[in-house]
Amino acid sequence: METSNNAPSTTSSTHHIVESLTRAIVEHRLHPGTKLAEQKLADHFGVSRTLVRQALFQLSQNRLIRLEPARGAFVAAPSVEEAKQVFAVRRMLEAEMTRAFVLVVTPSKIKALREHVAQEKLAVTNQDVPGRTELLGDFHVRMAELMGNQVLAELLRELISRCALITLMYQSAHAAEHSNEEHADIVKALAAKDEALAVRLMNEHLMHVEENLTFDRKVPTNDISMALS
Amino acid sequence: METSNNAPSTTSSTHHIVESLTRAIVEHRLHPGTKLAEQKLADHFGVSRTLVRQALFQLSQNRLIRLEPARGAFVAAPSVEEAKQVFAVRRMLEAEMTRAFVLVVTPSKIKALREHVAQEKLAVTNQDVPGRTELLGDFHVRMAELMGNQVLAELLRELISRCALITLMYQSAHAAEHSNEEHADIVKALAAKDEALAVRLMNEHLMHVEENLTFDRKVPTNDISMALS
DNA sequence: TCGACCGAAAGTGTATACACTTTTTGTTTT
DNA sequence: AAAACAAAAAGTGTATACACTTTCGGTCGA
Repeated sequence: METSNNAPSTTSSTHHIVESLTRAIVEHRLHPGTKLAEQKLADHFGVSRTLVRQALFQLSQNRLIRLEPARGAFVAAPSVEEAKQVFAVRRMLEAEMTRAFVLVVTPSKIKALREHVAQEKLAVTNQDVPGRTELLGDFHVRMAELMGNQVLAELLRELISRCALITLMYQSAHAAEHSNEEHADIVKALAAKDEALAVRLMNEHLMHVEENLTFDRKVPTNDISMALS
Repeated sequence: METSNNAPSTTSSTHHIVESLTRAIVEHRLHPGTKLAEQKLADHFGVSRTLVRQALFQLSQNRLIRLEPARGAFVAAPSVEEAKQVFAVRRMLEAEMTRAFVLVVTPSKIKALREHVAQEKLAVTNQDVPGRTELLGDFHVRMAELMGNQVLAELLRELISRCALITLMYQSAHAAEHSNEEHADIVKALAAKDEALAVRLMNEHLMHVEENLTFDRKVPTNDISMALS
């Protein structure tokens, strides 16, 4: 139940490196700007630079790192402008998704969403920070999956992981609780097939998340091994 | 003025290979299912397998090829289901994009779109098949760019290249002409700031394009060098 | 003391080598 | 003659080697 990437095409060693670095970056154990030297990563994972390079390339496609020619890989530090654009796209996509969801809503789909929201709540009350971050993001992906549109789900997953890097979203327990409540309200509106309300709530929810953006620049972690535990 | 990918991060040799293969695939000179052997491509481009592998990996992320472990790279053959999902996402995204465009429309933006549509018309009447295909797709990307949302523009570009592979879209001169006319109508509605009309026209336009989907399976081209000219 | 220059160290970019897997082909067996 | 097997050919996966670029430290000169 990891971040089920669409194309695990590459061999599993590379996949493992990508997963590991992704978690470290999204969970902010590796701060924006940190240099990721190939040989150091290779030593840490016990493979050659070849596989590390594959992983870094994949991460650069996901916008989690920046590759500078002849200079190396650095944890991405998206600009405020880019962050706003990502959120604008999410609002566009998810407003329409919500509209479409109302048209195909069924009791079993509502049940699935309710269960997801319950899981979120558990993670929030348990102070499970990585868990709640993942679950709160997955709510949106889950909606797409329940509509049966895998392409949409993948696209959202990508956008959301970019969001997680951009922001310290849901960092505070209060914000996480708030998001969880908003998810519950959205599900309620969906169950009532109230399109207008559901769309409005989704829009407001995304705006609230965006408002939580923090653009503090942390000091880079120099010890990669430590960050990767 | 090529398909200005966001991350040319990789050295330009790789970029050139990606460009070349992308054109060949999108223009259907390489048919779905065709095997792309690394050494053959390396010989053709005069580089080592290393750079070819980088390019193939990038193409697989763009969904233009499929990488099968230990078996190699094949030109992708998206399912009918996937094609429909991609178009569903485009409709969601572009409906909202159109709505948002009306709010920020200016005379200079309309002028830019009109000029683009005029270029399309030129390519269509000149029977410039690759040119018209690119221009007709770029209309949508251009709208996103004019709104100042680069993230949206990149996302659309990606989705549209997937569409071009899926379908033989705009293949017939008639269909191309029709698309061009619909673009003109959309611009007219945008200029009049008629949100409802513009959104409706965009939706209908995308449905028409989708209806043009053809799912014929062509026999694979075995001679890669020939396809790449 | 500060800045420019130079050389060594570190790091990235690409090619190549080799192990292992898949595919093909030719032979044998029924 | 068709199916099954075996050896060889072709191809992919990973590691390593080497050239070239960037970075860093120190020395020299102003």
